[in-house]
This record gives sequence, structure tokens and C-alpha cells, in this order.
Amino acid sequence: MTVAQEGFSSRYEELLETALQLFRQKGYHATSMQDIADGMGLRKASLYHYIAAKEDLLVAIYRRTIAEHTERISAISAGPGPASERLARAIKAHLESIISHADMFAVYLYENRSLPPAHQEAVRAASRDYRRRFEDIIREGIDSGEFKPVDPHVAALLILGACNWLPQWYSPSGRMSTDEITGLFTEVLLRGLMAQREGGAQDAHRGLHQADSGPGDFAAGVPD
Amino acid sequence: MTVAQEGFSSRYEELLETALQLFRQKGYHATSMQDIADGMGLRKASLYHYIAAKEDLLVAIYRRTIAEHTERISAISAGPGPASERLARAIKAHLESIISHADMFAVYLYENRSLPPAHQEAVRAASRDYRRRFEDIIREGIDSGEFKPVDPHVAALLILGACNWLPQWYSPSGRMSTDEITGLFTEVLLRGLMAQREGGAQDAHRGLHQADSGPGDFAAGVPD
Amino acid sequence: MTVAQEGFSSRYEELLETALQLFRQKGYHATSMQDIADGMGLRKASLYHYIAAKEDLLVAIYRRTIAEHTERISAISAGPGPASERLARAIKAHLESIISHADMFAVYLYENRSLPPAHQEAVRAASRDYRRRFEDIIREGIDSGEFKPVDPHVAALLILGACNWLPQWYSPSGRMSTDEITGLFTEVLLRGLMAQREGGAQDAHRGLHQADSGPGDFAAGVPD
Amino acid sequence: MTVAQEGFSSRYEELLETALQLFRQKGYHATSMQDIADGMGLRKASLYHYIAAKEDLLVAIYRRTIAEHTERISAISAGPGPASERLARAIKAHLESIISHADMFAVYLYENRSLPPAHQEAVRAASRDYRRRFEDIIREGIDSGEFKPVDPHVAALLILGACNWLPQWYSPSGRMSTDEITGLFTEVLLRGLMAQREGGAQDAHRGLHQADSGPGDFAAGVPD
DNA sequence: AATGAATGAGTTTTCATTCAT
DNA sequence: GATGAATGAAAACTCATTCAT
Repeated sequence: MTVAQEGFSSRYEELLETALQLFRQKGYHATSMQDIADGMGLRKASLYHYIAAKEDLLVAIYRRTIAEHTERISAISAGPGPASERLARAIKAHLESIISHADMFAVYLYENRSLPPAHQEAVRAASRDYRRRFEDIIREGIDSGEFKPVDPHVAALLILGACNWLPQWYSPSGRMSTDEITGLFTEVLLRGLMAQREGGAQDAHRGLHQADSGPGDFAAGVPD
Repeated sequence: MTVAQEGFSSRYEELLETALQLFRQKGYHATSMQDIADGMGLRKASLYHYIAAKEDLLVAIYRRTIAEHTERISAISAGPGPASERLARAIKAHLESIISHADMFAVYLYENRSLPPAHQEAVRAASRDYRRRFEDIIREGIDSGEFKPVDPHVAALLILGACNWLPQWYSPSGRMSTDEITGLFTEVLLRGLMAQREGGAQDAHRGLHQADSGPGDFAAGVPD
Repeated sequence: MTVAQEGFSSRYEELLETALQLFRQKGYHATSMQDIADGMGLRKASLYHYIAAKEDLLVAIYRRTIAEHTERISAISAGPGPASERLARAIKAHLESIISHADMFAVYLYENRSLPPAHQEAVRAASRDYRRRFEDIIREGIDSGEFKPVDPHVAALLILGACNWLPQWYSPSGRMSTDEITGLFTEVLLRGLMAQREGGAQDAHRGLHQADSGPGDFAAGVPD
Repeated sequence: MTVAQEGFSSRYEELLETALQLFRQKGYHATSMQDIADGMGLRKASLYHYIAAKEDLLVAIYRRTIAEHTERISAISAGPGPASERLARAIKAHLESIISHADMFAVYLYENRSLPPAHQEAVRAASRDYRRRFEDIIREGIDSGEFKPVDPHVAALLILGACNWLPQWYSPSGRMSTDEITGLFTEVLLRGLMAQREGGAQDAHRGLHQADSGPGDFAAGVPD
């Protein structure tokens, strides 16, 4: 029995974190167990005290990414308020997840192929569910007249694509703050969907900032 | 001397195409020379008649992707017309490139890390230039009052991210046509940037469809 | 595709022979691919030009052992003559197989556990069939009154056990000739089964030596 | 100092028993210390409280097998009675040892190569001595005219081989009882050696069954 | 007595690459 | 042009063993 199942052991956490960073930097296949061992100051063989196989590391990373983000978006999607507000919240939550767990998301988004086939489908399913929350909100916004009639599936993919590209360029030491980035994204994407009225996206965005203070309002999840 | 440099030999083209498809499907590191040889009905050793090393294949793919798409966007960016129209054209051109060369773009977008370091900087530079065309258009649109004042850098990344996500989900056998997808994208993204006026993004989009017929209007390039 | 399937390539034969000797000397698990490579004057990696995995070597050895010996005993069992003569012939054929392919049989008899599970059953089945030929002869000998009434199954196991122990002690440079050994074995084992009559086992043994000259009389197989 | 030398500690006995079963099932090399620890509900490291090295387990098994069986056969060989009776007793004793300590014998018979070289010679010597008891009886039987003149060495190997094959097929849940098996073996093997006279092997066998009840008659030893 | 952690040495296997034919 | 053979380097993984606690 490895320690992995219990999820404890700070050494195991350290292993996961080291693997995460290396997988993000170099990619899963380009990262050797030796690299990881070097990164921890251990010998290769010692890693197998904590895991049974290299792929366990990737699976654990996916499992955590899903576990930590799946519920949030569902809560927002099923929550109260007009669709435009909920979409703004969902985008903001999604971006905040990506920004605060940049390595995790980068690996999640770009290493699917490296997962053992048995897990790939589960991950695809989680991503599908996640995306459907966005589709649902968009569909409801169209029905309520808030949004222009667009294909909700493609619109959701447009939004998620824009957000999921962040790991490719975002740097915490960058010129813009997290809030500025999420502000710009929600504003542009919301306005892009809104049916032309007086206030437009600006209102949804403002509404968001108010709702923001309420606890439990945010639940981010797993992208696609 | 391999044939690679000369760029001739249909066998070499076949090799590149096979590698491209496999790199896209399985990733560069997960694709072995044996896989490629199998895909061509040749033996491993025979591949070295056409290339000197596996990485040459990846380099060639990047070189072509850049060569085939860099000029188009420059032409659009430097071309005539209001910024909103040019941006619509640029988005459409970019999406069409991605859709018509899906494998190429997927590899371009997701295998940068696998390139020999010497080439990585060149590719990043090409991507930067490409993105700057979008930034330039956006900046001009802001100056002309067509677009809301947003950070042009982040706005360009939002747009390119939305587009560059396509390889993750687009399928030629999908429900929507290329035109429907590019239509939705340009419409939503344009409207998202537009300053609130009478017609809004819709006009720019209509303008696009007229300009569409003119030849030479399009110059697509390399995304970031 | 390895060369293994085709069964040709003298290098492959050499590999199989080297593996056979080492497996016999040290056992399958105690023999490393390095040992085999050393034995051939090759490097480890080169072995994989001929096989896909170490276990392929063991499987090939089993396959050959079965192929080379299965039919002979069947022919003797189904052949003409009284049971006592056929049993003498079968014992002699079996011993000659063991002696002339000592390494092969030693591995066959003692490395079953090391086979991939998928093959173990097939080998057990072949051994079972082989043993049944002996049981059949014994049963017929009992029915004809040649042999004492003994359990044919256990009697066959007694005979095969006595023979299969040869790889543990037989040496071609030993004091006794092959004929002396096979003579002693057939004589003792036959007489042990024979119902008490005038001539006893001696006759069957004499008969054997006559039949011995006829071609095609011998078909040895796979022991249990 | 481990407990091993003292031979005490029920935990040590348990360890030896667990190792014995696993070595028999999977072979020495295919059994890991982890397997043994699992079998005992201990952790790997704990095993080293009882032994200093894995090979100690094998050595201990050999030591015990020899200790428990060596004297019996010597006693029978040097005991009173005609050679045919003593041989019958020796075969019966040997078979009973094998049947009642099946795991022990299977390991003893088939893992010699896995012993540290220093012990191999000692084991071979013990086996040689053991076999010589059989040879002695046979030689005496020939000299007394009870047995046909056969090579005593090969005849002993025939007998021991037949018996030593038992671990390959004997199952306590089998169709035949221990007595039926030992009966068949002694009967067939004895008769095989006997010079043709009135009663033949049957008598020796009957004699055996009477002697059987006397205690101390049996001294089994170590096979070859 | 037991064990978590660590490791050196070795295992099988993979793979890009070379080269004589 | 094509390829069979060979290989250096490195990959993931195994395993018996040690040792501080």
C-alpha cells in the first residue's frame, strides 16, 4: 500500500507538487522520475515509496483538479440571479481557479493524452459536465432575452477557450492584476453575448461585484 | 545531406504529413520513429534518408505553419478599412487557418516545449509578432472610438485564446459549418469590444462578408 | 515485427539456444537479459531485435519442446503390437528425447511457473495429453492381461517421474551409455508392471530391440 | 543477532512456514520479501528481525529438510531384514516424507540452484548420502540374489526420480490415499528389481506392512 | 518488536540513431 | 533508396536491505 491513497504525508504532497511543476514546465513525457527525484532531493527508487507508477502522479493531479473545481461552477449555474450575472460569476470563478492554480490547470488542460486510457474518459466526462454548466446559463440567458440567440455549445467553447488559454501567457508578475484581467474578460465576453439594451454587459459586471461579497456564491470547476 | 533541405520528394512530404498526424494524435514525445515508419509502410532506418533527426520533423512543421500563415494577418492588419472590419477579417482568417490546417495548428500550439531550445525563441517571436497584429488593430479601434478602451494586449490574448482552443473541440463532421462557427466567433468577439453604438458588431460582421469575396484580402499568420 | 515469428535467422536460433542453456543452468528468473547478451557477444538492447520480451524466449522454448515431441508418443501409443512392447518403446522414446534434448526438457519440466499465465494452461494440457498416451497403453496392457491391475494414472506418473528426473543427474560424459540407461529403465519399469508369467519383461524388452530397427516406430512427446 | 539461530520464536516459525509456501508456489526468485511480509501481515522491514537475509530462509528450509529426513533412511538401510524388505520400507518412508512435507520437498528438490553457492555443495553431499543408502540396499539385494543384477546407482536414481516427481502431481484431495500410492509405488518398483522367483515383490510388500507397525523402523532422509 | 523512509544495484524495456550492404 | 542489425543512453520500475525512531 502506498501512502497515496490516504492523501496525507507531507512528503507525498511535496512529491505531487514537484511533479506538478515539472509536468507543467516540461510536459509529462519529458519529465523523468529522475527529474522529480532530483527536484525533491531524493533518489529515484524512493519515489516508489509514495506511488506505484509515474502515471499515478498524473492521475492524482487530475483527480484533485476535478475535485477542487467541479462543484463551484455547478453551484453558480444552479444559483439565483439572472443568467448574465451568473455567467459573469462563472467566468470570474473559472478564471480565478485558473490563475490561482495555474500549474494544475495547465497540466489538466494539456496532458489529457498522457493519462492512462481508463482515466481519459472520466476526465472528458468531467470536462463535458463542466462545460454544460456554461451552456445551461447561456441557454437560459437566451430564453430570458438577456443574450442574443447564439449556439450555446459553441458560445461556451468560445468562453472557455478564451479562459483556458491563460496558462499560456499569464504570469503573476505581469503588468495586470487578477481583477483587471477577470474584469476585462467578463466585460468583453458578456457584452459579446448580450442582446443590445441600455446598460449592456456593464450592469452584469457591476452586479457581479456586489454579489462578490456574499459567501458561498462562488464555485468554480473544471474547464474544457 | 538529407532531402529535407530541398523541400522536395513526395516521400518527404508524406513523411511530414504522417509525422504531423501522429504528433497531433499522440504528442511528439509519445510518437516514436517506429510509429511514423509504420504509418508510412517503411522501416525505421529508412526515415533517415529524409531527415537527420526526429526533431527536424517538428522544426519543419513549425517552419511551415509560420510560413503559411504569417503574412496573411500582417496584410489584413496593415490593410484598409476601419479597425472593426479588419479585426473581423483577422479573426475569420485565423479561424479558417486553424480549421483548414487543424493538425498543423494543434501541433504548433501544443508542442512548443518539445522543440529544440534554439528554435523555441524563434517560434515565440513569430507568435508575438502575430499577436501584435491583433493588438495593433485593437489599439487603432480604440483610438478611433470604435472599440471600448480595453487593454489591447489582454484583449488580443482573449481573442486568440478563444480561437486557439478550436483544435480541442472542432470536428469537420460536427453539427456546425465553418462559416457558422467563424460567424459566431467574429460576432461575439467583435461585439464584446465595440463601443455601444447603433449597429454594433453586426455591421462589422456584415462588412466582413462583403469584403470576403475580394481576393488577397486575407493574410493569416501564426497565433499565440 | 520481430524475426521470432518467422522462426528463421540463425541469430535468432543462436539467441534461443543461448537462452535455453542459461535458463537451464541458472533458471529463468536468475538469468538476466544481460547474461544472454553476454553469452552472445551482443548488447542487451540488440536482443530486442529478435524478440519483444524476455518471456517470448521461454514461450518459444516450450512451443518447440511440445512441437518436437508430441506426435511421437501418440504414434507409438496408437501403433501396433502388444501393450508391453508399446510401453517399452514409449519409455525408450521418452528417455531418448530427454537425453538428446536435455536442456530443453530440463527447462520444460522445471520452469512452468515462469511462463506467462496465458501459456501455462496450454502447457499443462499438452503434458496431460502426453501422459494420457502412457495411461492408455497401461490400461490396454491391464485389459489384455499383460500387466498387473494397477491404477494407470499413478503408474504413468511413476514411469514419467522416473524418466523426468534424468535431467537432474544425467551427464553425457557419464559412466553409462544412453542404451544402457534406457535398457535398465525399460526393463525395471516394464517388469514392475508385468503380470507374472514365464518370460516377463525381458521379452518385451527383446521385442523392443527388434522393433527398434524399423523406421518411424518412434515418436516421443512431451512429458508430465 | 537474529532469532534465527536459536530456532525459537513462533513468529520465526511462522515466517519460515510462510516463506516455504510461497517458495513452493512461486519459486524462490519470484517470491519477494514483500510477498512474505504480506503473507504474514507484517511490513517488509520487520522480517529482518528474524533473519539477516532472504537466503537465510532458503538455507533454513534446506537445513530442516535434511535434518528431519536424513537419519530415517540410514536407519532403515543399516537395519535388519532382507534387502527387498528394507528397500520397500525405504521407498515407503521416502514417499511418506514427501507426501507429509510436500512444500518442503518441492522446495528442496527444485530450488537447489537458488541456494548460496557455499550451501549447494553441502546439500548435494546430503543428497548423495541419501541416495547411497538406496544404492547400498540395492547392491546388497543383488549380492543376496534377491534382485536382478542392475546398476545400483541408476536403479536408485530411477526409484528416487519416480518418488521425487510426486510434488508435481500429488494432491491430498486426490482420488487415491497415501497408502494406495505408496503401495503401488513399492509394489511396482520392487517387482521391477526382483529376480524372478515364486512370490516376487508381493512378499516384500506384505512384509513391509507387518513391519510397518513397529516404531522406530523408519528413518527417512533426503532425496536426490 | 515493528516500521516508515530511504537507497544502491539491478531489472526489463524503449528509442533515436548509425552503418554496412 | 531501403533495410537488417546493432547500440548507447536512458527510461520506468523492482527489490533486498539498512536504519533511526
